[in-house]
Amino acid sequence: MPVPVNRFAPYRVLSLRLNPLYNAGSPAWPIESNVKQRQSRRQRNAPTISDVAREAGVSPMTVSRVINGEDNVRAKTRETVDAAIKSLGYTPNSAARSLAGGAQIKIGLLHSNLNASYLSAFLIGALEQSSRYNIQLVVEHCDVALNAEAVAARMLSGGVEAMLLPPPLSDLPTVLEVLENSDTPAVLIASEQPRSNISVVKIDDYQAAYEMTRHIASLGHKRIGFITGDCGQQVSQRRLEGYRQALKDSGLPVADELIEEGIFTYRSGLNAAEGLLNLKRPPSAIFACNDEMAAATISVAQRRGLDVPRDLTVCGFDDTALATTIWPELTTIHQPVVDMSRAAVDLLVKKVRAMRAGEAEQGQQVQLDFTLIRRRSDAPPRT
Amino acid sequence: MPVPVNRFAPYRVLSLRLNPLYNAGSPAWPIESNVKQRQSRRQRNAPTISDVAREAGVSPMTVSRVINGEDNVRAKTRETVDAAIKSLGYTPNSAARSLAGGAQIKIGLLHSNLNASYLSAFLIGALEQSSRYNIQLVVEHCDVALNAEAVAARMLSGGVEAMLLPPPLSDLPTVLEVLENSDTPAVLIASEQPRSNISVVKIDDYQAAYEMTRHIASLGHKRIGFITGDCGQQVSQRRLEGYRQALKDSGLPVADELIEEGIFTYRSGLNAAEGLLNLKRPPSAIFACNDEMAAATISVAQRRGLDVPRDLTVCGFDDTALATTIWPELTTIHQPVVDMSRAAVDLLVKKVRAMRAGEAEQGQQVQLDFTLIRRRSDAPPRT
DNA sequence: CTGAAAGCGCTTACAG
DNA sequence: CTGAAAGCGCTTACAG
Repeated sequence: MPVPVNRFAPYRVLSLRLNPLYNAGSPAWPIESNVKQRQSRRQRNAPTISDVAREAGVSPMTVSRVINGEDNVRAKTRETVDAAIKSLGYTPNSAARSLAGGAQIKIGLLHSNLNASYLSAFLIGALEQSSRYNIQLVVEHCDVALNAEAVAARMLSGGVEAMLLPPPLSDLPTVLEVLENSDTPAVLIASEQPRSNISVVKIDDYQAAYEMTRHIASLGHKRIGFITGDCGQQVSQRRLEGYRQALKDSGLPVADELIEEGIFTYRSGLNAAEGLLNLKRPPSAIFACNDEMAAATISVAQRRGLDVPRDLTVCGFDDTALATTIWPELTTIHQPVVDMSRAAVDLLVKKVRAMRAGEAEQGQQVQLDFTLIRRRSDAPPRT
Repeated sequence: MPVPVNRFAPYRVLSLRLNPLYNAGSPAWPIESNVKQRQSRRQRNAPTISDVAREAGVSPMTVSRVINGEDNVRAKTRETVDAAIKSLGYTPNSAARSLAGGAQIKIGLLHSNLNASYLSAFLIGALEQSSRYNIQLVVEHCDVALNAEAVAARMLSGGVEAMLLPPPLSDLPTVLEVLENSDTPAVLIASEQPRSNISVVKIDDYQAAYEMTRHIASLGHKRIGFITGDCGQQVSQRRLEGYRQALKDSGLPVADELIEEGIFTYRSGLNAAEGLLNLKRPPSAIFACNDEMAAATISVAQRRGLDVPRDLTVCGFDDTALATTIWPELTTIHQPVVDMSRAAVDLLVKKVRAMRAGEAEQGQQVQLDFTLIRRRSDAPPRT
């Protein structure tokens, strides 16, 4: 407890502010009153490495060696120092160690166009791990089309050593190029292809879309519409493949007219759903590549007097807050976003430490489990 | 970048390790080879406060003042420094700050039942200021009914010195009691009544609801429905009063049947809207106390074949992401959530510093400006 | 309103 | 095996 000074009686204040002076070697009485004594800046009265050194009769350097477990210290000396440490209850000041040793890692988190629920979950996970590892997290926002590379570059020149990129930036070539050119370690969320310095954290999007489609088919639906995600993101492609394969494995034909293109926004979901429901033979179920587009689909259906799920089954993907906000609540794929960002920070820490230790380490791919969550928006087709 | 040195081609190494020396004033060629040049200890090539100072043509001290938001810096000087910070991509080294400045402040942010858009905006503002002031932000979630006090108490015993409470926790008496009993400084968002250690950051909810209602009335609406917020939160009461007064000032009668109770959730909005539209003489406009309930109202209207805004005007409150997600986009009151959380952190920092310096400081109330944002969901009534 | 000096507590780079 | 010096990047306490 550093300075809540005022909460204590005056003698506490004295002990806090004057003792350090005495310790620093000034006499117990004033020498010259015209020599202004600068106030001590000592903030806490925790013992320092110098206190330990004095107690043990060695130099601070030797204490430093002991606490860092270096082996070039005589056993006898080490014992004395250990005893002093123990008797004073000394703990090294980590801020000082980072500063002197250059240890603190600075990680940049750059985001753009990410929906709010996903972002807040993502931030929470990243924050948690950062404080755990004493990492400095630098969070910035950018615009995909406008200034993504510029912001990324500025972060790097500002001392960010590693980058965390949630979608859609994780698939933006211009940003990736900036990272690769500068040999900056990074973790891409929901992307593909780990490279030398670039790792990936994801779920199995193919399998998730596959299982959802199989689930819908198992309810008895024969015509299952699909709203894709932004074709610039790799997950969109993989989810589409999962959908296609599931149809095949269910003995259902793959009809192109049942596939509408979306770009992960509510608005795009509105258009796609209109297209699907305007079909001469509209689908009895629609699987949208995220919850926003599924919500839009429900809205379109309801405007047309269709009941969800009685007249139309609608399923989403992500399990963001929206899934349980709307009515009926969405059957969807749960992505463990908090865990994903925690995992991403973990990877980055390992990677940076390895680099600092001069070890090479390939980029990795971490895949977490998804869950199909069944709520109220699916039902067997109306005969 | 401390040690990855060996991973770079030689010229990279040179630029990494030698530049700092040149910057430090050594000549471009060796002077005396027998005068051994001590190697730089510079660990990263991130810009430091001195780099910024040089760029801006001021002393490091002035830069320090700017980044710490102290007010004794000339506006012009501040601008120059800000520009230098931006152009260099400077981020303060948090280890150095803690070491020099004494103890790091630990602020707790406790949230519960907050919609995702609001939360992410709130987190972003809080994070920004925290990193600016080198504060350790501890974020926790709790359940209002279940464990709010317990979680709050645990945070305090874990070393959190000050608390940030967004709604609805900012109005939860049990939590406030925990804070008051422990003399913990806190900032309540969108609440009332600052107390000795408790400050408040808010907008003028009364005035905002007043202006929105006046706006709707000015379009020609005579029967304006109102969906309240959770009656446990003070903002709900204030918004209702604003609505009532605006009706009076517009020469419109206040009819109780036009006021339906909601609790800020989409589901509650669904019910309230049903109630309003089932009225024998339904309103031609509905003003909901947040965007979620307004979105629900639009959904109900559309299901009944009403066009928004042609047949029904619907307005919201908050201007969260949802407002521009749905169609038609919502006319709503913009709350500057990011600024509010920034302001809240500012207050907390000042308060903690004051306490540490032994100064007493009363709780304050900061009121930020709202904006009425007109989009697509309002229109004159259909005669 | 601004800056020069000292110092936070440790480690690196040297020298013995 | 040990220590004296310099420095990490900031802020505090002063002085103007």
